[in-house]
Amino acid sequence: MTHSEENYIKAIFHLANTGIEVISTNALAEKMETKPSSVTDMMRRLSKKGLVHYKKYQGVSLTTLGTKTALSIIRKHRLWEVFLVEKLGFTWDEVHEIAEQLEHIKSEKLIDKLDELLDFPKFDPHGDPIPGKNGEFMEHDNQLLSQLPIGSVALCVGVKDSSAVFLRFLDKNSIALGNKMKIIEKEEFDNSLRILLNERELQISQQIASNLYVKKIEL
Amino acid sequence: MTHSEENYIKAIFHLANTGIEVISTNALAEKMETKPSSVTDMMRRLSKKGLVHYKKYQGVSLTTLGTKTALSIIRKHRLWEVFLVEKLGFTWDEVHEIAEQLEHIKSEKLIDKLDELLDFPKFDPHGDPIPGKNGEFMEHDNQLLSQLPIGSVALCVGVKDSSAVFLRFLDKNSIALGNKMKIIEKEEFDNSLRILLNERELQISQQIASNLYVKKIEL
DNA sequence: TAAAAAATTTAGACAAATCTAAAAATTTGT
DNA sequence: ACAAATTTTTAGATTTGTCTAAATTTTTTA
Ligand SMILES: [Mn+2]
Ligand SMILES: [Mn+2]
Ligand SMILES: [Mn+2]
Ligand SMILES: [Mn+2]
Repeated sequence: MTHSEENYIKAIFHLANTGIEVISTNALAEKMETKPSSVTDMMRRLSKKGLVHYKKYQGVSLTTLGTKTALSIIRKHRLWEVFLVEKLGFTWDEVHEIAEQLEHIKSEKLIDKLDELLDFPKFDPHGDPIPGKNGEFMEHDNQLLSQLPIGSVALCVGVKDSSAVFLRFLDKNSIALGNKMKIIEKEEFDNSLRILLNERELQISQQIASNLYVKKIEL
Repeated sequence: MTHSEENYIKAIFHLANTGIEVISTNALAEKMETKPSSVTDMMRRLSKKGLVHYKKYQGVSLTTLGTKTALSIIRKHRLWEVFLVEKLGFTWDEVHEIAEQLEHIKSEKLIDKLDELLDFPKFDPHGDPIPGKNGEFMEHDNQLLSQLPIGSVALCVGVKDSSAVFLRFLDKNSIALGNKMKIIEKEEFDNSLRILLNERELQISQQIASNLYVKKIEL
């Protein structure tokens, strides 16, 4: 498999996990930042290799083999991200781009040894679950901060948007994974939240709240 | 730069360091396991990018920029090899192929952090020197075991051939870098050597002796 | 339900990296 | 010195991955 093919497979997997079952040529083109005609070409290639189901004008979806492949690439991506943060001291907003390259390194043994070195982590630095060696994938059933009712207490467990801009915004406001937060008030006008975090009150926009995954703590 | 361009640059560097100044199209084709016509094409591309001096029928050599580029790739290759052995527990015969992939990862910061994690090693697992961050390259002036006179005592410091077959042969015979060896006898018939290594006498063929770098110990 | 709009595919082109076969230049040997 | 051998380049083709522009199919809408 080429890097390009792997990137398409990964993109299809991610789109499929946003709810959509059948992915349109245009949606995939947008995700891949390329042209629909290029997508059509690539879908034919991937289809011939048995990685996707594709019939023209009907959209595309991953085959069992395609899903297995996607999970293996995502596993590598996320393990490398953990390595970069835990062993090399990178910050969580720096690792994605480098992992985009490292995820294409081909060596089963390498990734197993890396997993071991990192002590078999279950989540990457952004709170995303790391697929297992045999393709086990734990979809996290987390809620978004924006979905919690007033008075809730919750642990921050992940980010939905893991762009560097958003991550640096969180750093600036001392919001990190593992933090406990309590929702004090919801502003009707703009759906912003007033939360208590680290003994400190914080005003958070709807935009932010709907990009933070939390796990509710029952009191 | 593409992976392919980087691999050509590295190959030219390695050929240049076997003594030859001007590298022929055929020599490079053989090293790259490709056809001379492909080499001609690539030399034109690299020449246009200012990485090599190339005039047709005149052979090729690296420019200053080309040399700098080669050293940077070799630095990455060798640091990754150290990582694989020291941190992931790979054996020295397994690391070259994986490093061939990892050497193409683009991130200055990554390689600096890796260097730090490894405690700034000066040699890779095969005894080859690791170029510095600013292109400092220490050519090792080691002798080959086959060149030493009888009675010499020397430290084994590197391998000339670092193919997996040769490395596994050394493992099988418990010959490792850092070992002290004394030359007891030289067989006139086939130039094989009888050496003392780890309290053990060992018969070594000329083939083997001429692929082991040693550093003489003055008594 | 037919025209308009949107989505998708096809056709044709291009750059990178490779190949084979043929032509041209250089080197070697007598 | 010149023919033969060798090396190197050129010409033309192929694959991958991309693009633009045009054609086709599907969906929407009036
Ligand atoms: Mn990532
Ligand atoms: Mn990628
Ligand atoms: Mn190597
Ligand atoms: Mn390489």
